[in-house]
Amino acid sequence: MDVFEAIAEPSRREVLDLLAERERPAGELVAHLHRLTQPAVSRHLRILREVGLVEVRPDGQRRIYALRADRLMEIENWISRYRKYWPRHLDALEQHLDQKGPRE
Amino acid sequence: MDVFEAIAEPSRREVLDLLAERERPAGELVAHLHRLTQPAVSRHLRILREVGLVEVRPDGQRRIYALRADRLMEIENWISRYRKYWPRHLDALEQHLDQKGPRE
DNA sequence: TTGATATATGACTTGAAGTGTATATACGCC
DNA sequence: GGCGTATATACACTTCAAGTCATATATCAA
Repeated sequence: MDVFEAIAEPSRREVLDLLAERERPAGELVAHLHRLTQPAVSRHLRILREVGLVEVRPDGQRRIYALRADRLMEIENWISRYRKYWPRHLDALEQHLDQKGPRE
Repeated sequence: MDVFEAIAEPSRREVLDLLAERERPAGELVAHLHRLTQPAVSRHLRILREVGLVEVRPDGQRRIYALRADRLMEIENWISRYRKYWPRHLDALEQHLDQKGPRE
C-alpha cells in the first residue's frame, strides 16, 4: 500500500483531517468515525502508520496518533505538474497567495 | 469510483502523465503501457472517463484521449490544507514561485 | 461486401481491501 | 494478583477491482 492508495479511502482521509487539527488518542478517532467499529479504525490507523502518514506515541494505555503531513508531498509532487492546466481563477496557488498576502 | 481512487492506480497515473504531454489515441497509450493488454488499458481509460479525468473524441476508427486536469482540483483542494505543515524548504509552493519568478 | 485495424465489452478468475465478532495484549488501578 | 480500560490482532466473510481471453462493434480500405 502506498500513499496514493492510503488516501483513497474516505475514512482514512477523515482521520488525517482530524489529526490535522491536533494529535489525538486512538479512542477519540474511533469516537469520531462512529460508523466504524474500533477494530476497523485500528486497522486504518495501522495502514496510515505503515505508509508514514501518521506516527504513534504511547501514553500509558493510550496511543496518541499524530499527523506526518510531509508524506503528503508525494501526492503534491505528482499533482503539481498539472497546475498549469487549471483555469487561472481557480488556481489554488493563487488562492493560497491571496490568503497569505503577497510574499509573506 | 471517485477521483482519489482513480489516481491511486499507478497505470492510470501513467496514462494521465502521458496525456499531460499531449492528447493521444488509445492505441498509443496501449503501446506505452506495454505491461498491460489492450483490454486492460481500455478499462482504465473507461474509469478515467467516468470520473471525468479524461475526455474522448472519435477520429475515424481511433479514439483520441485528452486530459481534463481540472478534475484534479478535487485532490488539490483536499491536500492544500496540509501545506502549512510541510517543512518550508521543501514547500512546493515556494518551489513553484521560485520557478516562475516572483509575481509573474 | 470482405477483410484488416482500432477500440470496447463480456465472462470469468484471482487477489486484496474492508468490515464485524471475538480474542489477545498492554497498562493502570485497587 | 485481579479487574477494567484502551488498543491491536486473528479469523471468517463479502465485496470489488483488476487482469486475461474471447468476442463484439465500428471504421477504413480495397
